[in-house]
Amino acid sequence: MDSIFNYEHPFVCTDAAIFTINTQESNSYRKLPDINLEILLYKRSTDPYHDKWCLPGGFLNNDELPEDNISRKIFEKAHVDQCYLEQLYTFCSLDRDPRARVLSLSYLGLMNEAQSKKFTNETTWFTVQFQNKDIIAFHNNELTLTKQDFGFDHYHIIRMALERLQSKILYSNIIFHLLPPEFTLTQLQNVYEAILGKKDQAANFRRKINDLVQETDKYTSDKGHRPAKLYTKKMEG
Amino acid sequence: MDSIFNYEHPFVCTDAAIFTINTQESNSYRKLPDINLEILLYKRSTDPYHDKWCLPGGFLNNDELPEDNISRKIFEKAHVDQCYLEQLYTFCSLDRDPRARVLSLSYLGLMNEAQSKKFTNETTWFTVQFQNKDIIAFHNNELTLTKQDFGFDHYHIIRMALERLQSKILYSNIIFHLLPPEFTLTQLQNVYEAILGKKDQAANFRRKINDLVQETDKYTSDKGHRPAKLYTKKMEG
DNA sequence: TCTGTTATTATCACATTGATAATAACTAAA
DNA sequence: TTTAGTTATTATCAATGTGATAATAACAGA
Repeated sequence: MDSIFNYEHPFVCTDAAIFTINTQESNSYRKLPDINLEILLYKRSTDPYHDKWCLPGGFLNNDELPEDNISRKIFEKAHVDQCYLEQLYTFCSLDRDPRARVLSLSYLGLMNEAQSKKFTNETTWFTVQFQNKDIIAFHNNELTLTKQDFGFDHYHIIRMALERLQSKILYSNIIFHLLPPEFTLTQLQNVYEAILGKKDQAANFRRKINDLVQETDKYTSDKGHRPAKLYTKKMEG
Repeated sequence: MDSIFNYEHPFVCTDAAIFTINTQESNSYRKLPDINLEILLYKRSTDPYHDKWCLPGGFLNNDELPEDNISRKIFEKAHVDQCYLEQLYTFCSLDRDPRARVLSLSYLGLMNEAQSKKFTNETTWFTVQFQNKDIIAFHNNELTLTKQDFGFDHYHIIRMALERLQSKILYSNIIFHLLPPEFTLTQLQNVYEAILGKKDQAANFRRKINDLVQETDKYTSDKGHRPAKLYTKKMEG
């Protein structure tokens, strides 16, 4: 047996940057809702990084897959069982955890709004966006997080996750994990704009995503304006 | 101290899919050379996977960065110190190494032809390409590798590395790591085509990569045809 | 001067995209 | 019944990018 198996070796943990969408209904009569991108965080209650905000995750067991580890963690904290996960990056710097050498297998997670509403208060959803070149997160106009409020290197993980999400919605199907099974094109565009942080023309947006969606024969039944056709994610192609 | 630090935890190794370009000069007078994409492999001399072909790499020390680990390994095997590395994916399946739970931090590596010629015979460069949907590797018309000839899950790593390389040359600058500091547009196109495995029209190719290169005032001095202008990678933008 | 070779540019038809305008469908109020 | 207000959807034009093909340029040797 190779002697490497007797040496000390790095620990491995998971960290998941899980995003969802939050629809803030407007109070005023007939006004489009605000749609924001949110990320799941919790406040550490032990050292290191006591009272800093962090991504859910945990140490990886010897017989466990990272995706299962993350699913287990977020189920413990929040009783949620439906979350799309894909690997983001493995953070390896020598000093990222003061206790020991710990590699972080980081994942990008996406869940739709119905799932995210099930979460309990062990965790908190923060609206997250780029402001100039920095990430900023806030909750209910009462709590604002900037770089120094995050524990470990989680600020960098969140930053990379958001950049990955922004670039992947331009050429992949992952945006549909943030939407209910049936949605209007305006909803889809609002989610798209919440992720990219900039507006698009409805006419051009519809052309761009036309090949990704499949129309149904159902319509919304809001009042005061033309009903919108409901769409689903297109399966083939 | 958290009790997790007393438990058994996964081992971590690196695996590097390192590519280069090989220019096969044609014997016949005045004929364009064949340019192939090659990958660095070695034949395992111990179990598990004795006599199977594998990617260079090794177990990660507690105080070592993955990039340094890989640089060390390929320097030991081949006295090469210049290689671009970027993280590819972390392979985590439970049974990928029969000896223990071992995660693989896999990297995509690129070096130019001058660097790759320095390698000694502890390792071998194999021409690598897609054939239908599978990866196939061969060396000097005498040795052909298919899926079952690779150790561990390295076939899958190579496959992902080649797919990543193919997609990234369309929107990034990484192709220049495979070229000398100064090159002709025909050379650049040949490398591009060797990676993608399909031909492009010279006129269209030049338009597409025009923003990525910077012309010099030098020319090649081959005989029997019009000299080609030498270009460098454009720095800004 | 002509031929063979590689390098480079020009051009046309077509597709894609940003910007803007026009039209459709609904409710509520006048 | 008509009109205003709201959101949904389609049409159109100009500009830009792309695939395909042809034309031109520069060199060496016969």
